[in-house]
Amino acid sequence: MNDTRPIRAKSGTNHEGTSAHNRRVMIDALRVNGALSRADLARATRLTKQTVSNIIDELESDGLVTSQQTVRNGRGQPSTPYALVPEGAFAIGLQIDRHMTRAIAVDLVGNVLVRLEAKLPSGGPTTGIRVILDLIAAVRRRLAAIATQSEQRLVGLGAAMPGPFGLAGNGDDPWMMEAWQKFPLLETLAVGTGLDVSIQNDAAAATIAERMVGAAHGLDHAVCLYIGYGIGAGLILGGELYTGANGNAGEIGMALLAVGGKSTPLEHRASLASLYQYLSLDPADPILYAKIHDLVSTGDRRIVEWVETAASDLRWSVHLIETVFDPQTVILCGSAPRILVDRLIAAMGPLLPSLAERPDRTVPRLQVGMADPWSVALGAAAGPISLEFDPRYAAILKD
Amino acid sequence: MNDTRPIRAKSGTNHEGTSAHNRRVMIDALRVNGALSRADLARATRLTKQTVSNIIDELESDGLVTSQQTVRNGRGQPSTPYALVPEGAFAIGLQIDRHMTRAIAVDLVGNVLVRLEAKLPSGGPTTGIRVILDLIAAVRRRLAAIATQSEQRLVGLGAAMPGPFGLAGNGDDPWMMEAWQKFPLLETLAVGTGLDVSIQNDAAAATIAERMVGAAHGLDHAVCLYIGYGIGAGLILGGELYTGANGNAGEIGMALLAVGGKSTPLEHRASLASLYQYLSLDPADPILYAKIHDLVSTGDRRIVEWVETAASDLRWSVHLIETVFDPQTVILCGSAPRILVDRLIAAMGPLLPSLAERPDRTVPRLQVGMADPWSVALGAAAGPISLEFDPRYAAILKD
DNA sequence: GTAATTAAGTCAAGACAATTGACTTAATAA
DNA sequence: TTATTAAGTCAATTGTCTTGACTTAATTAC
Repeated sequence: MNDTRPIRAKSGTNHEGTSAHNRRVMIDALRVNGALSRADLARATRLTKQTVSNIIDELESDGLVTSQQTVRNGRGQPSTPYALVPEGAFAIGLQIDRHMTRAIAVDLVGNVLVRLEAKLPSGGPTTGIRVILDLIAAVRRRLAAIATQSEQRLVGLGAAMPGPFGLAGNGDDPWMMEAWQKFPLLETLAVGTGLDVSIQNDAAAATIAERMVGAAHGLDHAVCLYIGYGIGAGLILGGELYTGANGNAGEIGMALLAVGGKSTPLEHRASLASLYQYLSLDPADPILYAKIHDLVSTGDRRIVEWVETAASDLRWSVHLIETVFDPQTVILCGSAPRILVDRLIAAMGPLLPSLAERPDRTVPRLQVGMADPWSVALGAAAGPISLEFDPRYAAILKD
Repeated sequence: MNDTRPIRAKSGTNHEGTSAHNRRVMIDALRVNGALSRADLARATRLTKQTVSNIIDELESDGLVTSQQTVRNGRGQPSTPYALVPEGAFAIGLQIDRHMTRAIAVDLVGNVLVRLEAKLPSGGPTTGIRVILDLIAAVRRRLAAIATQSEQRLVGLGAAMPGPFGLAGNGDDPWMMEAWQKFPLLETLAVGTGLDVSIQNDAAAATIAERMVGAAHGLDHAVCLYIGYGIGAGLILGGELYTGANGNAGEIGMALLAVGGKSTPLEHRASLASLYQYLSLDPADPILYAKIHDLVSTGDRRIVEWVETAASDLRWSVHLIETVFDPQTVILCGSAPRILVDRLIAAMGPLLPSLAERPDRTVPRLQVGMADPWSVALGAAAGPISLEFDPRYAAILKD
């Protein structure tokens, strides 16, 4: 009788959902196309001129868009283009890495306004969280000095750290990432900063960055292959970041390179971790990237060898991604030194034949994305901006 | 000046989008949970009782739902559950296979009402299309004999055929699937039947079937591994079928089993085509499935060998799918004889360790789905029903 | 047995956001 | 100079969900 199985249903929607969506669509259109007139927006979004006018008025008075100089387009009244106001919103991004933490402040269009980093003390979250909260506070102070309204217009804090989440650890983890993954980071950061907090893995964060200001800008189907300490893929599927049932979609580091007995995870051959091991480098070395840069540019034999195997594995990965996701493009990015990523890309050509070789292709199959130690922190910061302003299915629904 | 680059923007929405979405949400809730009262629906969808009442009244007068016997739930007025009316809508499904074509009629809840098949003559689309149109007409006549309102309530025709689409052929194709893939099937069927037509690959169709009436019912993140003449995956991501930028997402038959020189596509080892080749069977043999059934049940040595290698490759595939998509579950289905799928499943255990091994898991990592020569046709028919009635982002947007 | 409580469901008015169609403004083309 | 075209606004309308009070019908408590 009193059978209390939960009822599963999608959420309904109402006027507010409609309105919220249309606002987001306007902002997205301005982000992707640059400045547009009200009439352009009406045509592009299929809303009426009047509706667009009302929404733009509202966005303007909210300080999110401004009008630019009118332009004459031939016959008819000149149009007034509107563009996003960079200072319309800000977000903080936080990267927690094995021995470092980085924090960044960005504005609505993805300009980086502040960047600070700190060493993470050994000992994991219990001691590290203090360093992180201090770092965030410092970024906020510097941001406030640059942009007066920053605190009122701060939409959130995005954190990024290596995944996968929710997995029992294997113990071989000198930097206690496992401890970090178990730590109630979201709650602690929310309480410690008073901001809305979201967490993602580093590949997903890098992907969000590529979509906001990088090679995936304006694309609805793109996969970023992110090479960091590990390797992961960030998935833009149908215009939204896809994170899977448990937030671990795209964690291809564990993908096995061969069927059968002695198969190796991709991560063991194509990741910075594998490079460090191959070269016997200390990952905590503060001038590690400079060293790698030198080794690459002097044509060090071991680097060349590593690039060869890694490129072969990456070629396979790109083929797999194309086969499985059918994206518009694959973007290779990473926190690796730029020169290394460039070498990898060069060594990866020619790509394996795949069904991505289409006659109607407009974007290259493989593109270089950001290769910068700050790209994950940037993507982490872009997360809250995207959550707040990008059109998404979930944003239309109630609650 | 007259710089006519197209403006890219997402579509806006309005009241009708809201209303359409809420209708779909109701239908979905009834499909997933069975009968629900107006009050239940209001709680589950987060809409008000009044809104739900209005929508249910409308759905009832449209003949899509009916009230059932009132039930006493303890204190308070007894509730009146509503359920979907099977005869509320119908759809036709068409499978075009290498040497066969099958057509099916289903109702709103996925009951199969009519099924007919025909041999496809050699000669490809030019001669085959006549057979297909006749088959569809025959299915419609039989359906009309069973269900008076069927023609008025026919929401569309879903077609399924082997992918991938938009690829240059390789010539080794005795059944002219390549010719079929180039043929303007959608337009021809639309003109020939007067129905709304949609086309999908067979794995996607099988997946839609699993979601409507099979193992993926009510799941929002599931991947179906479909073993037919080839092998493919159908992707339910975030509650919707994901088809990629060009409709080829999930075509994992081309995935390479090993990195480096002599790598084999998955399709060459785990597909019925590979089985036929291994056993020197004729794929066009009309009693092929019976033969396979006998061979399996008598424990034929070559079948056992094939199952062993295929299971090993499928074990790898499941691991890959779990790694890449992070789904709630993986479903093994196919047009292969049931007994063979069961043997494969048995031989696949134990699965490789992966991040799908979670303590909070409620569904098995791997499940058996439909294994039936009709599952693709069923899924093809379920396609139009899903397009018309399932909640989707695109259904909210204008145009 | 009566009254209180709880829950389902309806009624009618209200609120919100997009739409409609006529109008104004300001440019180019004839 | 006039006609045409296009951007953008004004005011009224429409469609859909929400609100709050009300009705109905069951169980529980006294």
